[in-house]
Amino acid sequence: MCMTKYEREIYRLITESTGHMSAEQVFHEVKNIYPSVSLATIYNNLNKLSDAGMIRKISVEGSPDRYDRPAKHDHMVCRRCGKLMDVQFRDLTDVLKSQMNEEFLFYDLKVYYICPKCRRKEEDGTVR
Amino acid sequence: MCMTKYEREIYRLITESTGHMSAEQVFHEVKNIYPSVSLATIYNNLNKLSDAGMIRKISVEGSPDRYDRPAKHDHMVCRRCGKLMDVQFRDLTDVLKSQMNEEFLFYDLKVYYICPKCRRKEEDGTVR
DNA sequence: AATAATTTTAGAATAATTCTAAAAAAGTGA
DNA sequence: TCACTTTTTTAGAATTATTCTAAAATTATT
Repeated sequence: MCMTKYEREIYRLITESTGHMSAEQVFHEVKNIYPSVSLATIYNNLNKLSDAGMIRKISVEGSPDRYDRPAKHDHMVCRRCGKLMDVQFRDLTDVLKSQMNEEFLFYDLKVYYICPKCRRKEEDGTVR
Repeated sequence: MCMTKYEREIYRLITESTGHMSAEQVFHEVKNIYPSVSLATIYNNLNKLSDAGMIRKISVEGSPDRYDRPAKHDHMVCRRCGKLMDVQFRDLTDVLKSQMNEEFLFYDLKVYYICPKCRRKEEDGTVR
């Protein structure tokens, strides 16, 4: 067998969902289908998939790691709530290559902002 | 008093050193000067300084947060050992602004590569 | 000096993740 | 199919990084 049922299910969840799920969220989803699954299995498989380059691990300070489809894209991160949003900026590979002599594997671009929801809250005055 | 002795010392360490120190490393350095300092104080002050924008917190998956001078610059990250290196690519602020309608606060660009040390190890054949 | 506010401390608590060793499941070959 | 090897899963302990807590110490204010 090529992929175990857990690998398959986790891969499907990460790539078909709107993405950005934490290990804990994946755990709850998988539990709906295979109630006996353990959290260690989720971590095992998330690591295996991300080592194999089939999914992508995203870490943002202050929140648990999240997992995303592997296709190249960038992220907007809300400075307040940590919410991630996919965004596709112009590809920088060539620009970066021309500015360095070393080879590189890939790059990770995060643009920090205040998401509409948090901005509204701040404008309400109550929260800061 | 404007800054406590710990704030002052920690700020100095982060901004004058070659940077990229973890809380634990800062702790050991500060301990040399003020042997009674506790780790909680280090975290308190690192957070205070980074909330105030006086230092910058960098998080890379798989390693503890590190702290850096606040001046705008980018990072190369070794995919194997996690070592950080400062690098100054062309500023992207305008390029990014022109590609989105929202305002943003700042961006974070990390370029992943294999550092010379780790590359050498891999070429030796022994380690993979 | 008396009081109030801030900072520091030690250690407990929490959160995220990895490790461990045993059990279960899957794959292999005679 | 049976015996055996390999891989995967499991539960729970262990680890790591960080925050929280409440008391003690220090600093500032009246």
